Amino acid sequence: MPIKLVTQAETILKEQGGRMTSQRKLILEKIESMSGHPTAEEIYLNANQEDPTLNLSTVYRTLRWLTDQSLITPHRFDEERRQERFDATLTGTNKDHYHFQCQQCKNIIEFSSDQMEKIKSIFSSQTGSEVFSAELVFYGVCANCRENRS
Amino acid sequence: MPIKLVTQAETILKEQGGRMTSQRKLILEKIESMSGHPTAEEIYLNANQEDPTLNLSTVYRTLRWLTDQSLITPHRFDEERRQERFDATLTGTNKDHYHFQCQQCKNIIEFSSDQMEKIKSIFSSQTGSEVFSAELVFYGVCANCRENRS
DNA sequence: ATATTATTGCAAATGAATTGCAATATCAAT
DNA sequence: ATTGATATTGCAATTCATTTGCAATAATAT
Ligand SMILES: [Mn+2]
Ligand SMILES: [Mn+2]
Ligand SMILES: [Zn+2]
Ligand SMILES: [Zn+2]
Repeated sequence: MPIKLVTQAETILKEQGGRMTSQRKLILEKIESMSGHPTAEEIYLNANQEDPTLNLSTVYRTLRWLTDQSLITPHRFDEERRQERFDATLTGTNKDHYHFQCQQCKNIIEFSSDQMEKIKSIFSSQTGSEVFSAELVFYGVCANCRENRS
Repeated sequence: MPIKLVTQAETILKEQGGRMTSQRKLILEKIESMSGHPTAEEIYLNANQEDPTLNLSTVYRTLRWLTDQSLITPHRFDEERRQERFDATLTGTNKDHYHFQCQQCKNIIEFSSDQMEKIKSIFSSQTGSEVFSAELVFYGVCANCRENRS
């Protein structure tokens, strides 16, 4: 059971002299409960049902703050490369994972890989750079779409 | 010596009943000659010096077309994740490569990796999906910036 | 309770990329 | 070479996601 987002946020807010508001709490809960990789709009639509006065820019501001605090990770997947999608699951087992997107059904599959460490260390020793994070996205056709296709 | 972009483009255009224009030719030459991963704006600025009547939207249209034809690849790197940057080097030796971006100087280092194939095949056999392309970006600090830092 | 000020809602702004349209240029057919 | 059909351009306007300025509001320390 990973630490809840609200708790992590509260800790950071205290350090920064920030304030926990009802809007933030709501948004954080939604991010945690929503599966997949929702967009700002999707989070807004969902949270707005509970608090109809909640504004879209508050959602954007909160997402930006969470990103800056490394509590969530933004992604841009292929076709919808205009909108950012957010990864809420950055604690515990779901840390450090990569993505596959099916070009047909747009579904995303998450996976992890031990080999990644090796690629990193080879690159590091070859160039003398230090690698902090890695983003890997595969594009292709998922098992489902391979079957149901002409 | 890889096949020139203009040549590849002409072949495809012929198939499609498209036309090779002076603007396209100019843009293609620029993409090929420019190092790094230029933005649409940068390509425009460069090409516009040679043909002052060239319009930015023509550059955008050409880049979109080239992307659709898989003659170039769009990337979005970290901080400037708003603008697309384009990889002209998709033929010959520069095919299938990955990127590292230094978070300090924003420089990009290209690299390739044999391990990647393994990650792909493991993922494929585990999920039954077929992987067509892979995008990997490392973020960190380059050798230069590691030295010159406090 | 009160004062301080971080945060919100709202509306307007931004900025990259796309699009409609009339004018123009390409290219195949003559 | 001339012609005609139409693909492509320049231009201006538009879209769409995201950001921002500001006055009103609400959270926290005292
Ligand atoms: Mn994920
Ligand atoms: Mn590259
Ligand atoms: Zn699929
Ligand atoms: Zn650097």
